[in-house]
Amino acid sequence: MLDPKLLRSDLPGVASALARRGFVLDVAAFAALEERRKSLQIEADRLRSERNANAKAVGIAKSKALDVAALLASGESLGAGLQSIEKDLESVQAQITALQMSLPNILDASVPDGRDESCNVEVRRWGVPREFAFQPKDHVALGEPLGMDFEAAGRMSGARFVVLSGKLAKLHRALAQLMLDLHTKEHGYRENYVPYLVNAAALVGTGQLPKFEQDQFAVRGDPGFYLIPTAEVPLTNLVREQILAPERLPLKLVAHTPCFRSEAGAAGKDTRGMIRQHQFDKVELVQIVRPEASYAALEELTGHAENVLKALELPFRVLSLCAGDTGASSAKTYDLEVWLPAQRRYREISSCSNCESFQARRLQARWRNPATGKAELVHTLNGSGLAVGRALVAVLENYQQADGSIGIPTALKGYMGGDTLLR
RNA sequence: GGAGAGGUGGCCGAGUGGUCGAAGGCGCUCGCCUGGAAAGUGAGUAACAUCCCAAAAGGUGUUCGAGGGUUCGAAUCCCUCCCUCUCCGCCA
Repeated sequence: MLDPKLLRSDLPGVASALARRGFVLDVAAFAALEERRKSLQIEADRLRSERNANAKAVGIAKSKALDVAALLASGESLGAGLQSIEKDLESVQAQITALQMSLPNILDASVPDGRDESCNVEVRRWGVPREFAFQPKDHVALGEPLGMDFEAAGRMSGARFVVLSGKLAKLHRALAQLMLDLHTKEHGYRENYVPYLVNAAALVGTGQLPKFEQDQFAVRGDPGFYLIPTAEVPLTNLVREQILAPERLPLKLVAHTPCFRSEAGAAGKDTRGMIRQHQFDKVELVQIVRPEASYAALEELTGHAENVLKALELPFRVLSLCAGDTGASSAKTYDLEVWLPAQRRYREISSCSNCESFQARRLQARWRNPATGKAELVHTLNGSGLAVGRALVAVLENYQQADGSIGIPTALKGYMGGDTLLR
């Protein structure tokens, strides 16, 4: 959510800032609503103030045993007038809130212009894609003989699910372990175990609702739940409605969870293999920081995600997402893309975002600023470190041998019980 | 799932229809005291919205788990829901 004060004080500025994303803000409609809200609220406040004074006068009169009939009558008529104004005010305010909740974050000035992913800017590369003396296979061809079973998953669940068995399942677990150990031991994150089912308010807080309802899996029941699309949701919601002491910042949080996504808008996209699944594991990094520290934190957090790929010795590149490709909650995002030899291209494996105060405002997540003594909004950041399923894909494809067996990255050997090769 | 007890400010906790945004305590801030500190002592210390506005100050409103109701007036009475605790049952 954007700062409502900014929306009132500089509506044209907000509109032109959002236009960078291709988002059209109806300035006239919003201004009209805001105008109406203002006059209704002033009137409601005035009536309430009168009513309160009147009610107080009743109490005083009664304590002096005076006649209160006239005061009671005027109180009643004030109440009636107030009721109708309040009804209008409520409806206007609901419209304003709905509009505010539909607005994406304002982009940082350093975000490149552009309409879609073709305009993303590569900021650096690491590693050199390996030259194969044979035709490299994709992870499906490599994985199926080793225990990657899409048919079994299809029978019990349907498309976009997978069963991993034996050494592949172990490799999957090893990847998650490596990531958690790296982030907790080397990068200073605190590990968390969190709920995978959350309420709607939690998703509103991080920005998935109300706009992206169709991307979520909802669970029936009363109250209903949503399956988390990422651990960003529970981790960031840890600071919901909290006022943090300054010495607690930055909060650096990590969790390994499954993630559930309906992939509603991705019909026909990446249908082969493990690239795009309804359920996948991810190790997620979240930082809660002082506002002035958030851009340094974004660089740091992105580096932490990169370190996983470096540890695995997987070639990757870092993109600065352009205006049109940056997620609604984010002010600036770096994507990490890992090299996939079978596709002969880089594919997204991590996305690291600075949401500034966008989520914090929805969550009412604040810290006590010692400089002002006031409770002020924190900045929140999140990044995958990394998507475990896609990391498995990358290891299979990049470490494949001519005979279809898979080498084990040095960093994973300790987690694989001494295995050096999957066959 | 059943029975009971609760949810009040940064924290603990009093408050069952009216001058209550809320006693008291803890914590914190600033002073006094002291060579300095502790102890003692005095004062201050909620958030949000909105109006005015360059800003400060100020005015008004809302908020005592959430939502609704009763009333001239609700932390307090009624209804629904959520959460916590204790006991019982079931269960990984």
